[in-house]
Amino acid sequence: MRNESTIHSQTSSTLADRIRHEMETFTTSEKRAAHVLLSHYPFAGLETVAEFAARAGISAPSVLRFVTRLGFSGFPEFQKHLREELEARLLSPLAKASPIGAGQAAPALASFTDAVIGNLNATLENIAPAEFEAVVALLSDPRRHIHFTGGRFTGALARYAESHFRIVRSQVDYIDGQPALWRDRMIEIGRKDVLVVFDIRRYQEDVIALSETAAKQGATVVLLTDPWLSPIARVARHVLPAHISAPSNWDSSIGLMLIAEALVGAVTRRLWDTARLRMEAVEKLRKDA
Amino acid sequence: MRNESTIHSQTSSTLADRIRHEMETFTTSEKRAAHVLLSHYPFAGLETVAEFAARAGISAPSVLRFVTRLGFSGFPEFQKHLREELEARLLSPLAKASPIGAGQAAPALASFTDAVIGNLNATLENIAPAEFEAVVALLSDPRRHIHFTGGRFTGALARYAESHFRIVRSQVDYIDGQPALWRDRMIEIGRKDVLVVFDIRRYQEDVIALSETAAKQGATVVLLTDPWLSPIARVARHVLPAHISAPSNWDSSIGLMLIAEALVGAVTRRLWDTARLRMEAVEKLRKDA
DNA sequence: CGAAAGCTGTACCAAAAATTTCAAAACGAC
DNA sequence: GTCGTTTTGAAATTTTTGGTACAGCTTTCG
Repeated sequence: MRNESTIHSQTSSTLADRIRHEMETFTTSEKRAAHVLLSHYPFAGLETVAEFAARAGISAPSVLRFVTRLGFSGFPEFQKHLREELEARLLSPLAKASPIGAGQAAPALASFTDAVIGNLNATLENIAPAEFEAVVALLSDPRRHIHFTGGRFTGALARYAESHFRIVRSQVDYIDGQPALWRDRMIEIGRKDVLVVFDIRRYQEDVIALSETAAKQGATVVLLTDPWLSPIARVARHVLPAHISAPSNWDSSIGLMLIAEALVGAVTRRLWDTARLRMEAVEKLRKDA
Repeated sequence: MRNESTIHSQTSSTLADRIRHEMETFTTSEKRAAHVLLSHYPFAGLETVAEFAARAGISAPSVLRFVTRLGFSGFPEFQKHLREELEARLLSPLAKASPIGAGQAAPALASFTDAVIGNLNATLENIAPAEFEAVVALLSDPRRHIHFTGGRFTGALARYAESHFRIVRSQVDYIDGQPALWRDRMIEIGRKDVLVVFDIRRYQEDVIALSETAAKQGATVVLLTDPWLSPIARVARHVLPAHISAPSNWDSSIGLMLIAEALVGAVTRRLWDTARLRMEAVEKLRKDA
């Protein structure tokens, strides 16, 4: 019996490295498996045991013994590891590709900016143009009444959006997330209303309740959330997810802000004839005051 | 019955593109599946049907219908396609370089995102690391009392920042920009206070007045503004300018948001010992409620 | 040369996965 | 509101997959 104590320590090294390192200790068919895996790393390992075995010209049990010897409890666990490794590798180039010359003096803001830019790109990637345009059309419909709301942190974003839309068009307001404050207002929300709700993890109970109630009343719900989707997605007509990860103890809402501002811009353009007049009127009021 | 003739033509486009393009024709749960897949593309699709379904919050059959609707004969074929696509992408980094370029559908959001990313890079360039760090140190001083304020639109950003800082540390509040509301509070603002003010063009008279009054009382003023600098810069100890141009009739405040979030993150880290306790306490209160 | 030890593959089994069926629920049109 | 249609998920079914036992083969070393 040979050394079985190869625990796969997550010491930052990739599985491929370990395999190369232990190559000499493998048996003949294990070497074949290792070689095939390394030459199509890691995709060969993502197929089924039988396919992997056939590709390597060995039997299925040999493949199983191979992954067991690497320290995995079974083939699925082995595949899970490969997937995670691959995902990490695919996401990291962005973070890696920023050669901040000045050594380490200013990492805080710079690394944060990098991460946010990555989020914005990912957010753009994940939003269907048609979905975005549909929301623009919805918010540009002057017959609709539009309500904004959000949670503890995202409530500020809802307010931000509302403060712009309020100028662009009429029939716009903000609903505070606290149940006591919105219960009464629900009586006047119906089919012609649109609820734009911001909600990221941890999804807030009262905001969910508000949205569900509005949906039940027939309102059209537009949800801006994170990639894991707030439960509100179940009742939402349109879902616009934004990536929110950041090198911080907090999530970043900048992706949501991007969507919000883009919506404001698009709707303003679409309603420009009337929006222009409203904006001029507001401007005039400010000067007079 | 809807259009079923969606054959997956390999016209050089990735599956993700096709999903985005057909998003509007999907049913509710198909959309959920699509969003989850796109958000963690393509790894979400490499798990089992059951895991994918759970992650998307839908049932396994819905996942099956989703992949069938995409033109695959079954889930394994779907996974095979994802693996091959991923392998191709990984082998030729250039292949993925043009996800948007072939300009067709998504001009509004895409161009907006481009502009915003340009703003963020420019903002990062123009902020001296030392200045940023100085502000972090200032906001991390537990003896200071910190007040946030802003204008019509930027007020929401001030609120956003305040809602985070309020949890990280004590002595945090938000001051409404309207003179009637802050006049009285000024009596208790002095040398130990910090005023963080958000102000971009058109610079708002009342916010300027508030800041000047606070400065006159001896408060330290931190200003987040645009590159043309609000008049408040005259009385501010620290100025952090952010680029705000966007392909829109409105300015973009995302650069300000970037700075705000970066400050939150940095201060949280610096005060972690106490911040952690406060965050846990808040979490506990939420659960109990 | 012969026996022990260790690899390897065939055949089989158990477990888990994908898929189908079908009835309930949601939706929309009238 | 009511009816017909579409959509959806629970449960049953079928298929596939990973895993195991065992026997033959090869190698090694006395």
